[in-house]
Amino acid sequence: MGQSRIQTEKRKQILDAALDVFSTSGLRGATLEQIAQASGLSKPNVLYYFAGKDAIYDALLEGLLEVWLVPLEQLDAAGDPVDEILAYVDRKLDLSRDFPRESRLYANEIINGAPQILTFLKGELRELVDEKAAVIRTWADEGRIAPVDPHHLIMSIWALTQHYADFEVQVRAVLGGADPYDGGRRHLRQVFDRLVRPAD
Amino acid sequence: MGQSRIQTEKRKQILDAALDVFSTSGLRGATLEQIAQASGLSKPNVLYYFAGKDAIYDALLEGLLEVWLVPLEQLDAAGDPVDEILAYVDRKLDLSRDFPRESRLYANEIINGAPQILTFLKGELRELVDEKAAVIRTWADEGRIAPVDPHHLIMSIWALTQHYADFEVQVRAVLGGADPYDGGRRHLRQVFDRLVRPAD
DNA sequence: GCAGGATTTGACCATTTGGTCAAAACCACG
DNA sequence: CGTGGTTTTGACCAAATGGTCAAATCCTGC
Repeated sequence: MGQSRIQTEKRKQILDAALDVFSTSGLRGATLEQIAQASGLSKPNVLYYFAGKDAIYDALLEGLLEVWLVPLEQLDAAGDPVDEILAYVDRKLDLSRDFPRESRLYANEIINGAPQILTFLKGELRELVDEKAAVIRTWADEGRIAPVDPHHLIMSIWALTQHYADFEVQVRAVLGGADPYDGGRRHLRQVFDRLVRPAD
Repeated sequence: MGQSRIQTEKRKQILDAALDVFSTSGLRGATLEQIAQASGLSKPNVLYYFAGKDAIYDALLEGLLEVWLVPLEQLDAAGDPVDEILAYVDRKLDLSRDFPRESRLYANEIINGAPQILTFLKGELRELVDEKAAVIRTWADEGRIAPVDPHHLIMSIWALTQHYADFEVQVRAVLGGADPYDGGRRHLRQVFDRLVRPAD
């Protein structure tokens, strides 16, 4: 199973190029030729490293899903509720800022009906969300955060943070020159602070 | 310019079918054959009504953009600030619920870099947003709503409401059986009420 | 009912696309 | 070196795709 240095190198090269292409064109809209060109390899050479277009796409998705759940997993039931939620928002926004292509790849997949990852959504994702939603519900029941629907809260965080990556071109068009993530972070902290901080 | 009844009928038929296909596959991912089949017409017959695949796509986008700005346009500087904002959220969520395919078509276009509507984004859209942002800023300055960044507020409303349409398959996977729009509406009202209602 | 325009279709075409394959080039190692 | 496996490539292929076109069918107004 030992991969030669050149193999790991070229594989990474291809995946990076494919991420560019898939994230803006989707699975069906992307062409092998585009990927080959973007990675600086010939088409047959790309196919020497991957079984086909779908295999590249699958490899990207698989790598992505591994990272995707991490920020939510880190939500700590033992921490301070408001801090934990705001820190989760921050982590998720970091992900949007640092990996916008991955976010758009994921968005594309979901919008197109999630053909490749439906089992992930109904399995791993849902289980993790249910688990963390229970934590949040407990916080709310104990009065440590304001009452809120935990599932919709989590989805709100997804929607708002991922928006800055997925709709980046629109965000920039609307904001003019201002840095989206700068103002965005301030705004999102405000949104969720006001939403969950208990009134007392 | 008078269109025969059969022409308007078939055109609508094609556009409806194309909306299905484009909204889940994007421009490049969709095929004329799919559109033809979905509309119950033959491929050449589809091309009798539209100049080509791109023309169908453009027609859809054009019709969409006409509707897209309406909810924000209705935001009334003379109304009660909190009510106006919450009513805007409601209208936008209605749009997601009633026209999810249109929302996904738009999302697809934006994610893919908005090649067809970049001028719309930087023109009409931005102007309208700036105009309404000014209204909101005034409300905030007068203390009639809590201080908030108006541009990011408006984008938040987009992100959260459109999420229920664009990511519908994920929303349903995470929520299990519960109706997304039912709980979603309650949640979004809460989010924006707490965000903008002045403390006083 | 029928002439003439509107509509529909089957056959066809050029290009693009995912993929194959055998040969060539390359590279590590004895 | 040189040899055996690895990597790369040009030529090629079958299927899919966007689109054309002339002929056939349909529909409407007289």
